Amino acid sequence: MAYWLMKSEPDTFSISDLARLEQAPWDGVRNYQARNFMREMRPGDEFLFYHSSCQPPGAAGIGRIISEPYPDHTAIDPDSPYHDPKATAEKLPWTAVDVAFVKKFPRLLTLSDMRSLNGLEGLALLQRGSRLSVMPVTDQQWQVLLAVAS
DNA sequence: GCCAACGTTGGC
DNA sequence: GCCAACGTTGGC
Repeated sequence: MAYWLMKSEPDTFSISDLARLEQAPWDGVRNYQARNFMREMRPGDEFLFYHSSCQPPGAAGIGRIISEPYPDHTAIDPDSPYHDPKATAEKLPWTAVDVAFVKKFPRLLTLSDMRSLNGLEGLALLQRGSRLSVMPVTDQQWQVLLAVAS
C-alpha cells in the first residue's frame, strides 16, 4: 500500500466536503507529472488531503483511494471548469480516481508545521518552487506526519 | 529544437 | 495584491 499527498483548494473541495459526500471523484488534474502519479495509485492507498491557496495552507485529513485510475471525462465536458479543448474521447490524456473520506485531523497540520518537522526533507511539497498537486509520500514521511497530526 | 513570452500556481 | 517559480506555447 502506498501513500500520497493531494492538494485541493478548500473553497472548491475541502476535507469537510469529502466527509459529507463520503466518497467523490478526484478529477481535474491537468499536469502530466501529477497525472503519472495518479496512474500509480491503487485501491487501498491513502493520501493526505492538503488544503492549498488558503490561510493557512496545510494537511486537513486523510482519504483513501477506492478505484483504479480511469479516464477523466471532465476533460471532454465543455461545461466543466476542467474542460481541456485539446482532449477528445479517443485521445483523453487525463486521469481520475475515486476517493473516500477516512478522517479529518483534530486541527490542521499547517505547511509551517511541516517545515519544522524532521524527516520530511524529501517531500516534494516542501521543495522550493514546487507546484506539484499530486505527489508520493514515503512510509517514513507518513509516520512522521501522522505522529504529529493525529 | 531553442527559447522568449505568457499563463498558472500558490505561499506570503 | 505581489511575485517567484514553473510549465506550456508558439515563432523561428
